[in-house]
Amino acid sequence: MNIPSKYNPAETEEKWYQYWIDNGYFKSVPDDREPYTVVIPPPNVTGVLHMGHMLNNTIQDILVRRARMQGRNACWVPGTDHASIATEARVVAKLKAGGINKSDLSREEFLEHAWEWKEKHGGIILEQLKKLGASCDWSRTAFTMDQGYSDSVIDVFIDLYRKGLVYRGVRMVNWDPQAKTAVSDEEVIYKELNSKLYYVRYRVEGEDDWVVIATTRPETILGDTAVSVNPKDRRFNHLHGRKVVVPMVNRVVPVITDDYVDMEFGTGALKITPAHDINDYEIGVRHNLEVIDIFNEDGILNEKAEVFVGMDRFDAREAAVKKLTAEGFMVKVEDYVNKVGYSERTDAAIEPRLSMQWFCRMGEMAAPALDNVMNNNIRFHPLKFRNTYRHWMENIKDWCISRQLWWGHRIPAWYISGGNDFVVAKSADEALKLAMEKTGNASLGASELRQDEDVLDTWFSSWLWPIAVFDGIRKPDNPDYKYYYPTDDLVTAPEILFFWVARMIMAGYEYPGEKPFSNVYLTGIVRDKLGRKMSKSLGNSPEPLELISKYGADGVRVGMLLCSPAGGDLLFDESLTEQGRNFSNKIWNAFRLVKSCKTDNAVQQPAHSAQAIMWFDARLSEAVSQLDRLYDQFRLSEALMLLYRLFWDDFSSWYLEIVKPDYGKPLDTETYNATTGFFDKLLRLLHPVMPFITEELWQRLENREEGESIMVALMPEAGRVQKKMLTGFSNAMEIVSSIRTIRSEKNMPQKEPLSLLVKSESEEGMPRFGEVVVKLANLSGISIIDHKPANSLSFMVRTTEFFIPVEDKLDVEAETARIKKDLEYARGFLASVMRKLDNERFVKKAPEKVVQNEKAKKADAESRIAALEDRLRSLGG
RNA sequence: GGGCGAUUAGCUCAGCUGGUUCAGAGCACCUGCCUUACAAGCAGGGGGUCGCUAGUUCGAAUCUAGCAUCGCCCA
Repeated sequence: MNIPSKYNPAETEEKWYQYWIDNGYFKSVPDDREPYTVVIPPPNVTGVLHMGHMLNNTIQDILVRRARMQGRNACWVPGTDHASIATEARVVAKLKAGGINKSDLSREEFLEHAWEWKEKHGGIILEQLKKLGASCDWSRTAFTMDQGYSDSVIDVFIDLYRKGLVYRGVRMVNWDPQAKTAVSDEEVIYKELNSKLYYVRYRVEGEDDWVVIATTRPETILGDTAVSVNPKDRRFNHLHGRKVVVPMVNRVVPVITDDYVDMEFGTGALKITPAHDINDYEIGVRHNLEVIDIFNEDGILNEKAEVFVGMDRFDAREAAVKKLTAEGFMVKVEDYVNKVGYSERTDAAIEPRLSMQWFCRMGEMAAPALDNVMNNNIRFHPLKFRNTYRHWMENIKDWCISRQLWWGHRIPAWYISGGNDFVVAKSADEALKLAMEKTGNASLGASELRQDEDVLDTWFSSWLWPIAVFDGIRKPDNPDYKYYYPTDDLVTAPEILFFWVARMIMAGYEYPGEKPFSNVYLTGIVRDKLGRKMSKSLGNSPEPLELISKYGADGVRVGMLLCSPAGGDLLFDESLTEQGRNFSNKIWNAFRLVKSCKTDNAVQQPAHSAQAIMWFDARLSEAVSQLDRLYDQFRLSEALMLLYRLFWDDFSSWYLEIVKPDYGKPLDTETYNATTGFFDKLLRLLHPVMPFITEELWQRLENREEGESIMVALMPEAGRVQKKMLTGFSNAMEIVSSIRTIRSEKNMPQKEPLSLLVKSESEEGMPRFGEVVVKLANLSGISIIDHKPANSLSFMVRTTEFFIPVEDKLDVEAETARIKKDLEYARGFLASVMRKLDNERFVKKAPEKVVQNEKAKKADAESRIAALEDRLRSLGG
């Protein structure tokens, strides 16, 4: 058989992916097997694959493929979310490039463009995932704006509204006065600014006394409705309960006390403008203060400001400084560096502004969501995120669910003209009926109802993901939902622990009344090797598809996993995927060796091969049980490392080197069969991590029937762990290594056979796996002796002495030096043991087992020392 | 400012409830090899006072406290 010496992933990957699809192996329908369900964290429909997706989906695919091979009915549901803000921004930008402003379009026209865009560009990312080997059930691909899904979202909104868990309220938002819209926190860019801190004095009402406050925004003084001090601040005790007069407008406002006030900042007295600062707003709510909004939506002062009406906010600031100075209120001005938010889109300074929004009440829903994480009904991996989660859940605030956008689920509320009254309903018809009932006006016309212009936060749809992809909101009795829900594992990034994970848990307990998943595996953030987050703007992120074509999907999967401890950030470097590719190549070449062997029934199995088979069988059993434990704990990169070493070190460097026949010689059938059997098992163990190469080689290993696949083969199960066999072999390994070291140090070529002598009282001293040692160390034989031979090099494994006669070529000086070094170490070791044993309190207080152990160590060390000293004497040293 | 977490080899990380020669792995590094499976490889080797300081203990990388540095979340 002629197999190239380099593995070429490009030739195999597409072929096998298509084969898996054609055979329907990714598809899942309910049956009587135990289900294993994963829902993908839906990427933005606008998204393209980045390194974070690669990591996240590699991990999911590993879990899904492993579960499938364990005989479970594995179902991995893919899909995307509609990403309100990001998608709308894309569409707006695209339209603008074509000379169309969003404001020129009706809502319906705009949405037509948006859908068109979605059909054309959406879901690219899912196609890219196929290149990675993702074994999703593509027939279940979901989108948060699918008809059924949208209905579920609206049903949930209505249901929560009727339960009193959704309400309208006023809240401070990031307002862009240029674009005249609210923007999300993510769209605000904070810049450090050299500005001024103005110290302004307010007269205490009815006294000849003043209180000085410090502010960076003197124009907002016009909206002040209190001055606050810290209750612990004794400097202001005399002001408690008094009132002060706001400069310029002569408004009389109370002095209040609030812990929020920082005694160190400015003068320790803080002016409170509830309409124009988020913290002031919260203080205002606590103290029931009046709210005076002095700005219009474009940042121009309105009549509530009383002065500077019609002036822009920045002009008003200058005017206010002048007026305050002229009227003697300005005490001093200091230079000051602060951070100011700017709109990502217009670069206008963000104005905190109060506006009416929809909210979802969190308190009731948070309780079970917290409890079921704390009691491990839902497990976080790594566990440390439970603390973060608890902290957030215990301080949770109501969730603002409305967005001033068009792309998304439009809020199903209808306002009745001529008032603030509204109804919440599934359709316009139903809304009209409800409105008639509510108003008692039977002649109300449809034109008198106006639907809310806003859409729901994207998270308000994706929090239903594990339920709604199985249509569990609308049809809780449908067989899919009953079979697949709750799902098993969720793999996602810690950044969205609150946005998404916590809310899915809440939705789970609110709707089915059951957890949405049992395990949450939180991946790290992919950074470059300098620790910077990978981003397009930095240009430090490799293009995932290029990586795949360069190193193979398997190589990239291995590379991602190699650097990904659970929950820790991972510092990605291309050398890791290179390591992954090299591993693929190692597997490939091991396969070449096995398949290129000729077999011959007439050849008898050599003893060393029989021994190697016994050992590797034992080693495989041990490894499988170690792997099971690592996977159970979601320690995936450790599981991979175990597989890596199992294949590379144990199988290739030891096992294959033992059974490999001399060049041109055939292999006995028994060994060949055992070896291909091991290879088969190794491939199956590797398959979840490296799906493509394992399929390719598994298909080549035996003649397979059409439609057979490793991805539906069963995972090897752990057998009994044979401890004695394993330690016996590791002693043999140590003997071989020692001989190799000696050869290397003494320049003794591997081709030249050596003889090995073992000092022992009886034949019992013959090492186990002696035939293995003979083969690997190229020995002429091993014999037992009861004395120390002359002219020999020596080494020890545990307490046994080994000798290699070298006739007259012994370098006594070097040998003496080597033994002295060993001796020094052994004496040091004995000393440390003796420190314990000589300590009366140790012997008295330590557990018996520990003391016995130290005594055994002492005996070992003493016999080693004796042997070494003896040897030294015989060398005349 | 409040909370959470980290600090172990040049780099990335293991080290579970203190106790086997417990100081480990992979990569990187050094030396020698183009030995017909693989130079994307083989064999061998060097390398760490476990952030610092105190404490608990017969015994601390592991437990406690303080300090230093870094990261994340919230404000």
